[in-house]
Amino acid sequence: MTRKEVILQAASRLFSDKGFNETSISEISEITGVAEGTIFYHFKSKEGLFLAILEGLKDEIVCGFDQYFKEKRFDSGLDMVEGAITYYLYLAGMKEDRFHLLHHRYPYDLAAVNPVCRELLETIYNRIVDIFEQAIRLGQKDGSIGEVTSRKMALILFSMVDGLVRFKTYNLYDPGGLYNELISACRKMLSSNGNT
Amino acid sequence: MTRKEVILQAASRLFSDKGFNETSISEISEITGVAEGTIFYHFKSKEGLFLAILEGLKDEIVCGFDQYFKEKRFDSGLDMVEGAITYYLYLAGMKEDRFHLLHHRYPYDLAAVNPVCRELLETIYNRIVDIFEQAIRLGQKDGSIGEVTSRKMALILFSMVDGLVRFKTYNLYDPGGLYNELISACRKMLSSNGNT
DNA sequence: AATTAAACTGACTGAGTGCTCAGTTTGTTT
DNA sequence: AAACAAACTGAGCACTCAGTCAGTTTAATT
Repeated sequence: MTRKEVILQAASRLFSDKGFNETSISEISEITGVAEGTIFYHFKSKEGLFLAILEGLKDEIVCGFDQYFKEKRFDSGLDMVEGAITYYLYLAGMKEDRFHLLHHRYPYDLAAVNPVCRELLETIYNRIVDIFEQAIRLGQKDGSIGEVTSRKMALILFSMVDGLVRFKTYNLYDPGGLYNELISACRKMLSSNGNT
Repeated sequence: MTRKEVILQAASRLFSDKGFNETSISEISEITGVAEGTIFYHFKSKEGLFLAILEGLKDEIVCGFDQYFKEKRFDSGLDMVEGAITYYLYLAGMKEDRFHLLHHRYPYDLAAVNPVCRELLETIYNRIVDIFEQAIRLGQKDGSIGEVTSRKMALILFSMVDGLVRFKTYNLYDPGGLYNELISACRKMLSSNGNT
């Protein structure tokens, strides 16, 4: 691994775990064994380092979703919704270290003043919500999902799933035992009939 | 208003808006016109100031819910769920300045090492989730809500509603237009029959 | 072996931090 | 008016921070 990659990896873990403002360059330097100056040689500023990490995360998430839904086939739109929820939870658990970057305020505050950051966040979230929306639309065609506003319902679904991930991040409640209830609740709220 | 109240109010707004670590004592001093020393005269530390604010917020939220649900009467448990969601959204919009305190990582990170903070957060969240659970239990008695695990479904409901509030906080999507869909989705996922 | 450019270093800077404390002001009691 | 305590002040302290830069090492080319 190159020095640049070492810095990216360590910084990603620290920013995700503690947050941007709570992580110092000197800490990244200590952990990696790379001099502070080297960090600024590879990235023009701490903010630039953050954006490089966010860019990598974006690629991982977008590629991950694209690959998963290119291979997978579902019996119905409703099953695809379940697949999307399950994959999101899997991703959040698998890439916990990098995913939690999105559960701090910093990226959103930065997005308000930095168009590059705004663009990256929008790409990530739109990709996820789009998948939910596609699944709903598909379900409405095959009859597994009833008359709902697909985009709005996709947003509500996403907010539900992300909320549960946040429970774990914030150490408030353990969402592990909520998976089955979550799936059946989503099926009920979308379903065109009594199927669960 | 006493100096102490002025400090609490200004700090609350700044902590909610920018976050704890991103707000300096000198900034609170500047905005209020109160000397920095005065802040430490009234609160033993910056963390102590934060806990005082969180305590006030807890009281507001707990009292708010208690009062609302003491006065209000509902035709069914399902209607009470709708009432709880509506009131939570109302509260989040009304006391935006203070509510957003809970949408930063700091309180949860502090809770991991500070039992007082942990206690305050648990009181707040349990109070809200309890209301949802009560409503579900009531609905199961009167037949408006089907066979679901009341606690788990209460957590899912809360995560949904709070997720939408976060959308607005993070400036990602405007949840304003999602209210009607949210309510009807909740009704569907809880309902024992086809009522919406 | 000599040259050159890219990669890397870490001591340093100046701005900013939470907090302290010796001293001043204010308001109440005697 | 004298005495006292509570409220308040702001300069100063020890410390941390992101970022700089003069200098060194490494690796490839001639």
